[in-house]
Amino acid sequence: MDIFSRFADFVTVSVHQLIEDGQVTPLQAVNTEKLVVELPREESHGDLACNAAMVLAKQVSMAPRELAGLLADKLAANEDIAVVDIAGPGFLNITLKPGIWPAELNAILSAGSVYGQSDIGNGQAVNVEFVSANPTGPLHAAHARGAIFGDALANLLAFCGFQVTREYYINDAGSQVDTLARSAFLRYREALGEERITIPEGLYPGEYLKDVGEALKTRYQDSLRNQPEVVTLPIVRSFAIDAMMDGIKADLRELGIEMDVFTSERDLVEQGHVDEAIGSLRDRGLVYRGVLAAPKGQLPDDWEEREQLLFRATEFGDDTDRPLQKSDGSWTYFASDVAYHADKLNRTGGALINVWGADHSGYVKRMTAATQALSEQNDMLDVKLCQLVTLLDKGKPVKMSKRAGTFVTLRDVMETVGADVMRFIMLTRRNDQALEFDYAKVTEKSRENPVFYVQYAHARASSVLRQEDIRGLTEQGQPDLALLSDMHEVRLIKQLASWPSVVRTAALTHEPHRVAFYLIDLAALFHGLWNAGRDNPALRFILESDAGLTRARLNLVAATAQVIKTGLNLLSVRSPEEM
RNA sequence: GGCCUCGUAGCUCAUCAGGAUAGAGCGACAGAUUCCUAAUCUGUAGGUAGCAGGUUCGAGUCCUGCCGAGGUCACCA
Repeated sequence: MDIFSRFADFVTVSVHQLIEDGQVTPLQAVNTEKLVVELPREESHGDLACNAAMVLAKQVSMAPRELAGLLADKLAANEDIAVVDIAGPGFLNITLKPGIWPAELNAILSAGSVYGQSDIGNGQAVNVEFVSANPTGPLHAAHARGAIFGDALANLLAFCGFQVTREYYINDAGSQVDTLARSAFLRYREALGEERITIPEGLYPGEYLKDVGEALKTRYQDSLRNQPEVVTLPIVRSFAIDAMMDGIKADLRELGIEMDVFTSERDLVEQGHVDEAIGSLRDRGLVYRGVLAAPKGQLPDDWEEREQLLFRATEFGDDTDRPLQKSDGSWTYFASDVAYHADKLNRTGGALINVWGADHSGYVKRMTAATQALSEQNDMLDVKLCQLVTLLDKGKPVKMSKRAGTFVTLRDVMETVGADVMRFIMLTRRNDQALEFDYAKVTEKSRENPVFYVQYAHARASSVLRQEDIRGLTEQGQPDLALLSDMHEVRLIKQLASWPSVVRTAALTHEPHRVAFYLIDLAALFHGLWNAGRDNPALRFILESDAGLTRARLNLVAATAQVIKTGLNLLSVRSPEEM
């Protein structure tokens, strides 16, 4: 258990003692859920700060500072605590006895690569659906953010004891894959030697389909050429989708992403799951035929009033009810998505997380509504939206045009900057903030490039540990960690001790960027300590004249390297030992 | 026009699912760098968190309204 949880538990026990002693009388059983022990923002506030008195004051009808006084007396009895101050509105500021922080290094080092792991997930299933790009072309740069976000989040949840499924939904049922098939068919004719093939407006002009055309030729020779479209379309479509998915999977693998499950929309439709899911909503009176009001403001050119099959999304907080069928009677994308979410709920029995691009933000309410209707619970779905990524090179936008089929592919970017840079940089911003990705900046080897900065801290730490091997300065046995009393050293230890709570918060809030920012801060403290050794040689890690202190410091260096490595692993970024 | 997301230092961004005097980097300014672990380092200045209300012991964080930016808006996916 980490130091913060340990003291939080101690405070909780103390609260209950006060109750037993009759010094405090709660109105009902006290709720300590919001009680936290954390590092105070200001170092002058001590080592640990606890909000217990403020959180509980109302529950026991006391003034926060009065309750704080009682608690402070109880806490003072703890053998690790030197002083407890009451500050501000009722904070308990705890100063620990010397040596308590350094002793944490033992716990960190003995936990090794599982330091920070927890069982807060308690084996609960969580399904993380991400990427889910249409199988109509290779992944482009914009897909990278969601892919990396989703994968890092899945790593985090698994690290916290959740049973995680990584899932990709293949939209292989709509008209876009028919367009893909028609485009691929033209490339097939081209491969068969037909000249003057032009790709008409509305079809996909991308060069990448030439390979599919060639492959179709190899597989079918010219046997498809003169068949009617009703015959060729399903064959070419399925062939092209498979080819696209092979490429997408290969790209994901390059990024270090391995999905557990691929679910096909077409399968859901063909196996009748859409009818089933809509039927189950109908049974609950949530489906009806009706006419939607025209949207306010600018009307679409071809708007006409029409009776449709609708889902009562408004009963679950959506702004309007949502259509389930197109005018030709086939299901809308939304309808199959309802079926898909029903399928995920049944299959996994746990919570769902969807990672979407910001252009789908208008879709969140209806999907949340549908999930509520299906699960009869209101917190089964969390949709995480990833904002746009702007690709730049030395500050100038990298041009892309999907129309012309010359968009920047994920593979292009990865070949330019490498998977590590790609993964880390995509997490250096909250998911709901737009991100600028500048080729020049992210490959720079300097303080300003966070990937480099963090990896370099690991490499530096590794090089110190290598020195130790070479020089054999230390002998076996437990070093006296209490020797680590310099301000820089203690700050670094506190940061290391905070790792478990960072992991926990990142997992529970579904915010993997917290790990990246934590690592940047950790690296900064480590580099800071390194630099302090310049001004003051007594602060260097390896001191020829003091084997005892050297051993203690090497423990600190080892713990730092280990936490950086664990953190980078969660982000699937390598931790180089030399750079 | 409706809905969604965002608005924090000159710039780029954090702020641990409400906590104390809102933090970093860049840039600016001032210094250091014969030795040393230098793909540099130390320090200083810089803020009414878009605006106005509300809830709370306490609000950048939650709620309402307005302003601004982006996204999106039946029969695409």
